[in-house]
Amino acid sequence: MSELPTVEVAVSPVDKFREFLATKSLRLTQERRQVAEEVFSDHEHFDAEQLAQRLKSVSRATVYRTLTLMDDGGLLRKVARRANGKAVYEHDYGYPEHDHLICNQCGTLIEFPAVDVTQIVDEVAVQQGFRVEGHRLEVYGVCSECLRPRQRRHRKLDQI
Amino acid sequence: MSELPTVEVAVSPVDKFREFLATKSLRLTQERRQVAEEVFSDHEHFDAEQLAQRLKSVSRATVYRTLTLMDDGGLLRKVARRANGKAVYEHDYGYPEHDHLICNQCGTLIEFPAVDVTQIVDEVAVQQGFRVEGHRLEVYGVCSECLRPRQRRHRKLDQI
DNA sequence: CTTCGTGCAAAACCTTTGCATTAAA
DNA sequence: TTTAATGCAAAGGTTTTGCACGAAG
Repeated sequence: MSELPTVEVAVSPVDKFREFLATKSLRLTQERRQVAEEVFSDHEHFDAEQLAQRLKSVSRATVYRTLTLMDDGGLLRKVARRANGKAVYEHDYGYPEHDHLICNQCGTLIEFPAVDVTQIVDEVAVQQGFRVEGHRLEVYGVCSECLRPRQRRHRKLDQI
Repeated sequence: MSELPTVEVAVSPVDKFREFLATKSLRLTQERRQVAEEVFSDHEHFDAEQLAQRLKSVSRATVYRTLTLMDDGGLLRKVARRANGKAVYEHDYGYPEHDHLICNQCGTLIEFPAVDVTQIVDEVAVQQGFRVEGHRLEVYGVCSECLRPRQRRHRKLDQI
């Protein structure tokens, strides 16, 4: 899927999105642009709900539809599903492949490079005659912050 | 979590379930026993719907409630979520740790030992000061069966 | 008897969709 | 002007829950 942790970003995410839409004869509307800009305004993980709340001028339906488009276009990818069932997204453009440690206590996601995992995956796939298109590794446990005894700890309950 | 691909099963799954229930002052009812026996009658992956259909004498609500209990008790674990949103379960008792290749075309799950992955995960965790409780690695792609051109192929559409 | 469990039906929940209206190109 | 997109509200589909009844210890 990728080989080096370095990725060159030629065009902005919005431009990339426009290009993708063009290939499908779709339009970069006001709404789609707003969603794309909001999504790429930081590097945090998010779900549709959170995004919809930050984008009060775009309907929830359009937020969902646009997320799907950005996923198809390789700008985003679904990372996981929160305990409450919400799908979590993250950037997949101009960003190296990685996986996640997920804290069961505070819900924080910690990223780490996926190179070693990718290698193992490729070996297994060869043995099985399986063509790999991608993988997702989620490690569950408790983060260092929450392990620190009897001190202030995270409390992003429903947050992941 | 485990270290060797061999796991000794002292008591039957149903007994293990009873023990777990006892620790919580819960009862091994007719219905719970039926669910547990059906679940461990083979080694296939399944979802609540499939199980409920095989257990016509147990209500859907009880099936869901029992699956949750068996998950808590370490007899089952949620493996993944199908494209249609259904949660997939598999045995987690008397069965070595493994991960899955998931075919995007026919939905088949192929298992492979998790030892190498576990090692990488442990290394990363140490670096991050993260206490690992478990992991889930899902590899997406196309299985050898579906890759074989122009021959009969799987067609378990909604099946995983 | 007292507590727990089951079934039913309704509710919750996230996400998707039909349809009429509005906006791109 | 033609085709695509939005918004609203309703539908979909899985899982959860309230409640009254039944069962287990």
